[in-house]
Amino acid sequence: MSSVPAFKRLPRAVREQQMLDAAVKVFSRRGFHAASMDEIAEDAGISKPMVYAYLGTKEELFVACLHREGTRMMQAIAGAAAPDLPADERLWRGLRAFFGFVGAYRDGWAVLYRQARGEQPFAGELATMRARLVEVVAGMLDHALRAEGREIAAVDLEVVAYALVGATESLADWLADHPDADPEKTATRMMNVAWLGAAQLLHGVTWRPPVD
Amino acid sequence: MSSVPAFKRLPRAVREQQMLDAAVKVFSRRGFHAASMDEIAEDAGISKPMVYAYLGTKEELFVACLHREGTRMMQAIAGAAAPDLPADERLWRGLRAFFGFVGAYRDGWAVLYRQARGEQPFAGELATMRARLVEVVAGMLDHALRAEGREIAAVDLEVVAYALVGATESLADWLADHPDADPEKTATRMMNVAWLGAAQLLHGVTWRPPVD
DNA sequence: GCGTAACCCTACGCACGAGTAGGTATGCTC
DNA sequence: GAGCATACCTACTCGTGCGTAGGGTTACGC
Repeated sequence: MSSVPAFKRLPRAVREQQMLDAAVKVFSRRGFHAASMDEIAEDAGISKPMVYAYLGTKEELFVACLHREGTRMMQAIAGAAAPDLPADERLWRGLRAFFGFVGAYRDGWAVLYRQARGEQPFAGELATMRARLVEVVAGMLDHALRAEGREIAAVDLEVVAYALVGATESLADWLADHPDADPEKTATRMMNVAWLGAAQLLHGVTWRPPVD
Repeated sequence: MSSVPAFKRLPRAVREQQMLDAAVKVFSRRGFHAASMDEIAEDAGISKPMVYAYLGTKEELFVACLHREGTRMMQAIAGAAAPDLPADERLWRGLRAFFGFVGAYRDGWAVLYRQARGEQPFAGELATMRARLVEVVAGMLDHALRAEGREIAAVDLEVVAYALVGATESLADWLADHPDADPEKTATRMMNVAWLGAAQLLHGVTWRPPVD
């Protein structure tokens, strides 16, 4: 008897994406540990063994989520980073791309990211990604410095870049918690504090985005 | 028969502190979920039911840790915050106190903090503490602004403060991961980026700690 | 049209760890 | 030195949720 099958048979590539979508959703809502594979499977409209067959264990699944979303983000930023622009312009474009991305995926990326910071198995994975970002920012600063014939110690450079990235992550968190906030405006504010610093702000100096 | 008892009987207050010490240690090494009450009990040199009797469930225990360490930190900072100093001086003293504290308690505070960010039950508790910090920083900025007859929107103020706090937290993480790094120097670097901003740094302007 | 590979399911085993029941010893008070 | 509260233990229960065994069905090549 061939009645209409309750669920369609779909090719692996499609199902994998559905599973990842569900996983991101559940992981970010519940947190890694509280999330259950059963719920993820159910949310993806599939049974649990399929998840194991395609994406492996819970840990591997989480890493897969992190990877997909992380890659998406990196690409979004890379598209905006033209290496031959002046430093402030590059910083601005990078920030705008970043906050745009976070704003679009609000409870996807930011929350996933937040999860990963604590859990040991993923802290490393995360650290790698952050390190790449820090490197990019540090490289940008170094480039701008050399252009002025100046130079500072590598550690100092790294720490400054780290602080910048940290502040940005923090505002991404803030953005995720404020659904009505405007990503572009947030990027501008970030630019103000990062580029100008508190002292300038106190003296009424503000940074304004260039009109393209 | 009264042979020497294997373990001494100690008053509650003492045992509670021992338990909290052990809990902080285990929680920060393993993470909230991976940590087991058995291990905490063993590390405290006591049996599990005692932990339940004194500090309650696992969640309550974690909150207690957060609370104790958080209070310690707040006090460390409060001791340095003289409200009648100029803004940069206050910021500097606050930062120095903060990084000094994190440096001293490295794998205590920073890691505990990192844990709490992800897990739902504690994110709230944490958010409250961060909110208090943000409020202080925002208040400081507002105060300095008004002194110059200037004023900006509350949201802008909040976001700037948030970014500052975020950058600071981030460097605290960095400090926790670099055992050889100097807290005082880290505070100086933080001051440079927060107070002066990237633009100034690129132009060779640097901030130096006042000699007391 | 028939084999075979890919897709998909309903169950279950099993370990791990939170929290507890019920009991023993020790010091403190009067 | 009897009574009582407090400190402390061993040894369980029991839920939860990861991961899997084993089997069914649809499409696709040949």
